[in-house]
Amino acid sequence: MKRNRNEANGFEMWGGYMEAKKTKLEKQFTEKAAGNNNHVKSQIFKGISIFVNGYTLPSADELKRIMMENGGVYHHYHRPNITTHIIASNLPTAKLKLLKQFKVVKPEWISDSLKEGKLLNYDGYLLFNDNPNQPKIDFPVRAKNASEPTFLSEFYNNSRLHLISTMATTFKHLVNDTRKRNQTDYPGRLRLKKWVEQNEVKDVLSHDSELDSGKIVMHIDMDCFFVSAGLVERPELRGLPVAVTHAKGNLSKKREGVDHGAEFGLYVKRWRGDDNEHDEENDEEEVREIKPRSTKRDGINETDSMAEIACCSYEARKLGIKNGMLVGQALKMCPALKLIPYNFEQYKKVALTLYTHIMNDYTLDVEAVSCDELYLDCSHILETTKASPIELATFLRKEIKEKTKCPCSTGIGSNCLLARLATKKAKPDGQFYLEPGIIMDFMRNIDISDIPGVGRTLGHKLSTLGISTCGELSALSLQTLQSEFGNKTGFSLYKHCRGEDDRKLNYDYKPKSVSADVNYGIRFQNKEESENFIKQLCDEVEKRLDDIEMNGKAVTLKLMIRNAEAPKESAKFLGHGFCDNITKSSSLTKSTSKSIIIFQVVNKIMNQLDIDPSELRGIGIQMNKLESRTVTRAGRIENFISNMKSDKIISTNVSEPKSFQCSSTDYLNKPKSVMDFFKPKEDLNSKKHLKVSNFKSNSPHESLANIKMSQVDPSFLDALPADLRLEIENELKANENLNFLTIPNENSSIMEVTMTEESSKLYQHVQIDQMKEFIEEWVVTENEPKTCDNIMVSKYLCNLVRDAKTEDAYEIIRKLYRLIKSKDQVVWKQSYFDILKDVQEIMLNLYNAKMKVETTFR
DNA sequence: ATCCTCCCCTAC
DNA sequence: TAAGGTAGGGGAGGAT
Repeated sequence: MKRNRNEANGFEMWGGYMEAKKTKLEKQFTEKAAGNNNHVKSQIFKGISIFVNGYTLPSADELKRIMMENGGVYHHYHRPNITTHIIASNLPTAKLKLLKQFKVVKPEWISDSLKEGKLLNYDGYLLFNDNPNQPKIDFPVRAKNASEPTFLSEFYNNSRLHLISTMATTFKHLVNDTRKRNQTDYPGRLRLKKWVEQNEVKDVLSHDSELDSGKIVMHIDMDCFFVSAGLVERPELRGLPVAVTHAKGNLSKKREGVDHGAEFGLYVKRWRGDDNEHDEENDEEEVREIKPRSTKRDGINETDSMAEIACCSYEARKLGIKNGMLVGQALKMCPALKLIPYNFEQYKKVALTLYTHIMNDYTLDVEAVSCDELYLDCSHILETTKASPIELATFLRKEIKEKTKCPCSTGIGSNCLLARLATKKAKPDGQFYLEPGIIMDFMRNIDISDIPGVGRTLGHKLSTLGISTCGELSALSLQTLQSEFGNKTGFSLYKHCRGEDDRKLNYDYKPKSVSADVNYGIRFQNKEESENFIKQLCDEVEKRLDDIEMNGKAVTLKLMIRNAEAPKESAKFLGHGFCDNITKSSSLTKSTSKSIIIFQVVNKIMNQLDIDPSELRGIGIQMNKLESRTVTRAGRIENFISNMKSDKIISTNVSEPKSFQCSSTDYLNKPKSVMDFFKPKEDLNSKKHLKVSNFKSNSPHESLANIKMSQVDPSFLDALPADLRLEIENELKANENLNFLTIPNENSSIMEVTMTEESSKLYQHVQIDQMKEFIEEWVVTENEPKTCDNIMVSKYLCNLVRDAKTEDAYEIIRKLYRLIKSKDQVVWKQSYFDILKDVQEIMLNLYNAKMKVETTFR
């Protein structure tokens, strides 16, 4: 998975996909990194090859670098006969047993060896060993709650919801990327065609020509996915009531401060609305009937397991077990229920098999819904194979079962809604074609809660209107529905209950927000702990933005805070309990992905809210208003210009230092992005010097700014107040690879920055070819030209002319002309003329002649 | 009218 | 013990 960079997370096997996906820029970066890594410092680890298992300190990434720089080898996978050492600081018992035969060594072995400059004996660093004089197993302290530094990664490694979320986005991206390839061969269609020809007699009736008209959508859904995938390696449990969960049995510790009854009561109270007058008895009735999420706490005592059942088999469902039910409750209902643990790797494997099979062999017209559920437009497949929808379903399901060893169900219909409802009817392990003629009858008896968008609340609201089926719902007028539920919701209810659904299959996935939320294990003692954790969340958000190469222009903070009436401890171990929720958002002046900036904003909100850290139960950080960086890249011209315009990039007299003011948010990204794109090639002399001065205050607190250390004139430290300077020096000591530095500056986001720079050198860094590429991207990706970008291009060209590189200028203008010619908007054409005007002016000045280029768009 | 913020709801 | 994430849609109500 491209979106996960370094962690050992099981997606490493997707290597081919990752490689194919790498953009040019990423390649440049990788090559650069590789180049640096070639710089071998020692041979300490010669002959050693490691595989890093789980979270370690130093990180897997860091260990990799250390190995590469010091003669060792880093394996992304454990290769039993080749990997010499497994590095881990924490292994679950099961895995530990499994790996007992191998050398499992603590990461300190590597860092200490490096420190000593020689390879130390690993005996003292074994995570466990068989020496009876030593403790058998050296268990590290496990991350208990979010105040521990390893909590986040451990949580992510165990959270099913995190997994299904990230997998869903991953597969949306996978579909996106796969669709970009030029595929003409669909071997599955050939197999199907052959099979249909051989089976011809069987299904004559379905070859109905009227069915061929219009779109045919197929919905594929794996049957109780986690269970099926889990049973691949436990075939002996097939046919039994099985549930996937963290709990190993119904054993739970009694904890102080827990009050199931009180907590449950609060949920119920909120659910039915605090201020409404109610008849007690009726309420109880109502609550039970509509089953709010909180009722799952009902009938559970303090020592019952509060773990959730992520997925249960159909046999278990027959006995009343439901997904999301608590283990304690489920075991009471069905003591024979078999509990099996999660197997995240297996889920990934099965899901990937499902997707690649369909996309390689049948069609690229796939909409990914989740790891185990997708829609496909089968019009083309049916057309080219002459198969009936049912034949396609039969054949495809057979193949999927062969490949994944898991059953799936498929529904077919003329739109997504019908296909989905058909799947529901087909389950388990079946198929159903909802033919046009039977839609009316079919819809009448469909439960309203099967309509997409109708969940707990809407379902309840409808039920109070005496409506439980689509038939009953269709009796309501559009107007009634809209006034009752709002315009859009009303309209879609109106359409959906009639089996109508205009939604097109969505193949293009464009993320609109990126977030990282944790509402489990949040227990802080003080502000330092909460801030540390928030920083980690910001890092996580930055990582996710980087992975999709986007920046966000707005930050939203979501908090869960223990409700004043809620028991001190939640019924669920380390759960959030009954909480009040708060969201606050803040817009940025400039889009960013930088953790440190996000933190800045979040921290400001946190300070305003002034919440006791010990009352926090959940934290989420979300980036909105996303912008793709390929678009931002044109914006980088803007940065380039706005940084330089006071310097007159082109003019010969540029060495004189200039001062300018900007708000810290404006400023933050600029040196980075400019330098990134206009990377000086091996040119250390033209280092950009930034000098920070005129701080308004000595006591650093709120506002922060970033300075890229490698570009900072060391003497700038002298200009800082003593305490600030100390802080910076400490931070430098703590991390020698520091690229960014936070410079707090209280009560003003304004700081003065003095820049000394020979701009002509900067200009030299932009190679002609790079500029061409750049311009192409600008014109292709931007909707309309920004003035500043116009100026940038124009100045660049003028500069070329001044440097007597008229040939190059000519070429670029030609290219620009061709690009703009294919654009419809007049503004682009205007842009061309503006740029041309500047160039011709210089031409006239210097050569007393105009350049011969196109001056009209025909 | 239209947009923005703060929710809530839903789905997997 | 337990791992209650994440993205998108949309409504209410206020600002423009």
